[in-house]
This record gives sequence, structure tokens and C-alpha cells, in this order.
Amino acid sequence: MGKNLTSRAENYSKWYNDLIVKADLAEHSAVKGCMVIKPYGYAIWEKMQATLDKMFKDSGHVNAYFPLFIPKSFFSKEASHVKGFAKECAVVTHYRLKNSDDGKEIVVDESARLEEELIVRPTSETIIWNTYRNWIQSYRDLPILVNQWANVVRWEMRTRLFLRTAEFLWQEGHTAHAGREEAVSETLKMLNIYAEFAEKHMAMPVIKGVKTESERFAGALETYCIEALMQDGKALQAGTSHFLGQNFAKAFDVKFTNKEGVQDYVWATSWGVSTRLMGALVMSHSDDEGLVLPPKLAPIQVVIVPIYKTPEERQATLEAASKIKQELQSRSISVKTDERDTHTPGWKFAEYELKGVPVRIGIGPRDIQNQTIEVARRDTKEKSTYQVVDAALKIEHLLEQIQDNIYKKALSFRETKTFSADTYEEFKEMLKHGGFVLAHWDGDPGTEGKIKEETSATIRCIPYENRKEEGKCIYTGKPSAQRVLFAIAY
RNA sequence: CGGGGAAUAGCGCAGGUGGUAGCGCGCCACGUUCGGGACGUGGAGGCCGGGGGUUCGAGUCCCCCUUCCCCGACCA
Repeated sequence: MGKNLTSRAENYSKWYNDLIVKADLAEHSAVKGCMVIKPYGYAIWEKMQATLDKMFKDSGHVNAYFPLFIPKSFFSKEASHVKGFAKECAVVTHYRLKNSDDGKEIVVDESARLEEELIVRPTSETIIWNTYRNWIQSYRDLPILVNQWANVVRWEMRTRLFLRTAEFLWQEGHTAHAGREEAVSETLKMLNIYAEFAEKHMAMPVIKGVKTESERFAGALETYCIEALMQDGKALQAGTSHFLGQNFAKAFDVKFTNKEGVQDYVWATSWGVSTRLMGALVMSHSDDEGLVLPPKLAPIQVVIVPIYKTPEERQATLEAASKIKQELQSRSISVKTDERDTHTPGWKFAEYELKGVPVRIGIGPRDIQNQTIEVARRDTKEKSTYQVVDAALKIEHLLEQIQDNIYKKALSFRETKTFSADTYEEFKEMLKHGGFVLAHWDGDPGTEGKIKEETSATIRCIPYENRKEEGKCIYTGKPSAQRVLFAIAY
């Protein structure tokens, strides 16, 4: 029996949408462009949050919270910033409702118009820098290393669950520094933290790099990013870290007195990852049977399915399950025993496969007899029989192996999908099959724009650990010092 | 914001030329099952997305609105 999941080959978009909904991660809400993140999906996000939050704190950051509403005037203070976000802002204009004259409806009370409209934050640079002005007088007040976990709203035309929704959850770090070098190094430090998180926890290989001018964050001097390749060959920006220079300090007049007693503007960074990572996670590892979750982020790492016919067998298998569960829990492994009598084992197998639980244990009468358990891993669908006596230890190792295996699988996928093009014809041909294409570019945004127009491919980044290599731009033939990373992106 | 679809039971769908709604899955009850989404019998469930019209009569024809999906442009 199938799971009624569209296969990736048949329709990748449908596969993704079906999977998100059927695996209980999220669903469309009654509000256009907004999603409901369901408990199972939210549990994964919570694990991402917990891990990232610890990484942020271990690197000296602290959490705070700034308002959801941002006065419109704040936005206009940094010219390129407002330009970048103006087209997708939700604006609050009134603060009161009233009954309509016929009493049948609730309408906006036109007399309750706000003096100054409020923008629902699409990002918090402006409100934060307006606040930092009051926090900073001296170099002794620096650095400020603040992060916030929040929701933001960007009024998107076209939305997709997790990948692009009008409201999404994220974290945004906003730091203030006394010197340029320190701010640049903070930007890179956070980029590295994101890359480490992606690779070690999400098991998703990423390429670190710098964005070109046209892909840069509105208001930044430099945007660094991690780029991942999805199974359909499209690239996904998974996180960004911005060096903001003194742009926001100048816009909000945030000065400090340095050690020499001279006034200077503060240097800034901002960095963020969002619930989009959920989409990245799904599209990196999952297959036609359902989700494949990396053990480090799986809400349930091991599920135990008891198999029995008689009440006596039920009793015996549940007892055996309980012992294994305790042993696994003592190794900090999250375990669930599915004791429900309302579904057959086969049904449960399919269900946990759909939900991507990394390891499934089956315990039936035969196992009780032999002092064994059946262990099935989700990533390879391989089944083995373990002796109960050393099962917990082996499963602990198995989880590590699965984490490692899905990373390697994703990495090898990316490697086979990464090409080098030396001519424009070659470039266009390679793009047809999806994947990353490394090619020379003359550094001109105009050229980049034309390539995008003609092929839909964008420069995802200039890889950070790039090998310098003399060459000629595939489009103009002008000299180029290195290859840049092209792809069709989400 | 353009271009295509679509909206009928919880989900997926069928309902030529108008005559008062059906199938599969799911749900409920009982029994037999249970090592890869079990089976039988019985049952519940619908102002056919919303609003107007045409008609004796509209799921079906006409107009308007709303929402969702897919593909582009824009963006994390």
C-alpha cells in the first residue's frame, strides 16, 4: 500500500506540499499566505531553535525582544533599506473597530486613525538602531551582541509552506561594534555558526560565500550567505549574515567616544535564519516514502512498535519495550513507544516512515522468545536484528551513523550536481539539468542581470573559500579572476 | 502582479444536453485480525466556496466576489 504521496519525479512541488501536510509539519491557514505550524513541525523548529540559541549564547550573544510595530518614519531613514522592503510591508493605520451603522458588521473606525502609521516588522534594523542610540555612548558600551527570536511579516505575492510565507519565524542578531574589523569578524563568525549548524545538525552541506551587489541585503555593505542545493537541483539560501558598516549608525545617529576621545559612528552586523530552514531540511533528505529527519533534529529519534496478537503477548512486548525505552532514554535518546491498539503494526511502520523517525524498533513474540529486537533505519530502510543485551549502545551508534550517512548522501548529491561551465552555451545546457554551475563572471551587475533574464539563473554567491583562477566571463568574455556559483534558486 | 487550473462528505474525486447527489479512503459500532498502511457486516456524515440572476425547477446555465494550487516576475 502506498502513502498517496506524489513522487518527486512525478511532480516535485506537489511532493513537497503533500509531504509537509501529510507528515503533519504545517498546513495552510485561513489567512492568505500564512501557515499553521503543527505540533510535529514546531517540535523540529524548537530543536533548531534550542541548538542555535545555545550556539549564539556560547559565542557571547544574549537575547532580547523589540517591538513588532515600527514607526514608518524609522524606515525612511536608511535609503536603500526602505527601498528594499517598501513593496512588501504590512501597514497599521487604525487602532479601533466599531459596529457599522446597521449594527450588522464590525468596521474600521475611521476616526481612530494613527498619527503615524506603523509597519509590521519585516526586519528590525531600524527599531533596534533607534534603540541602540540610547544604549551607546562610549567604546565601553560596546560590543552589543543581541539576538531576538521573533516573527516577521513580508507581504509576499506567491507563498509556499515554510519556503516563503507572509509571516514567518526567525531569529535576527543585531550587533554593534567599535571597529570595522571587529564587525566584519562578527559577520563571518555568525556565518560559520550557521554553516556548522546546517552541516552538523541539519546534515545539509552548504557553500559559504559573499553575495553580489544585486543580491545583497538592503542596507548592507556586504552580505554573506550559506547556500544549499535541494534535490530538484534548485539552490536555497539557508542563512545570511550582513556587514552593515556604519549605515544604520549614521541613519540613526549612533555615535560613541572611542579610546582616543574621538566621536565615531558604530559598526553594525545583522544575521538571521528562519523557518525556511524547515523547507531546506525537508528538501535535502526526504524521499518518496516521506520525511527523512537527521537524528539531531528529529523530535522522536526512536519509535518502538509492539507486535502482538493476544493480551498476554501485548503485555510481554510492552514490558520488553519499556526496558529498551529506559535504556535508550538513559543515553539521552528520545523514544516513543506506540502502544495504540487502534492501528496495526504495518500501519504504524508506514506512519513513522512518513514522519521521518530515524530508527524504528519492532518487538514481537519472536523477539521475546529470542531476546532480540528488529531495528529498521529510515535513511536506508535497512532492517537488522539486535540482541537486546547490547541494543541500546548499538542504537546510539546507529543514530550517529544515520546522521553521518544522510549528510554524506546530500554532499555526494551536491557534488554530482556541481558543474563547471566555460562557455555560455555549456552554461545554459548544464542549467537544464539543475544544480550549481561554477562559471567566470566579469563582475558587472549588468551582465549578471542579463544572464538572469535569459536563463533564470542567479549568482548564488562568490564562494568564500574560492580558488582564484584566471578566466573569461562566459557572457562578455571579459577577464575574470574566479568562478562564481550560479544556480536557479528558490 | 501577470498566465493557467481548481473549489461537491474529514481527504481525494465523479456527477453529457438543468429534475433535488454518488464513489474510494477516512470516521463510528460489532466480530475476526495484527512481523509492512488487514477483512467482513452494519452505520453516520452534504444549504455542492459566497452573493446575485435565468428557470416551474440550478451542483449543472449567466454575472460578480472570495480562496487555494501550478507556472512566471519580486523576495528569506
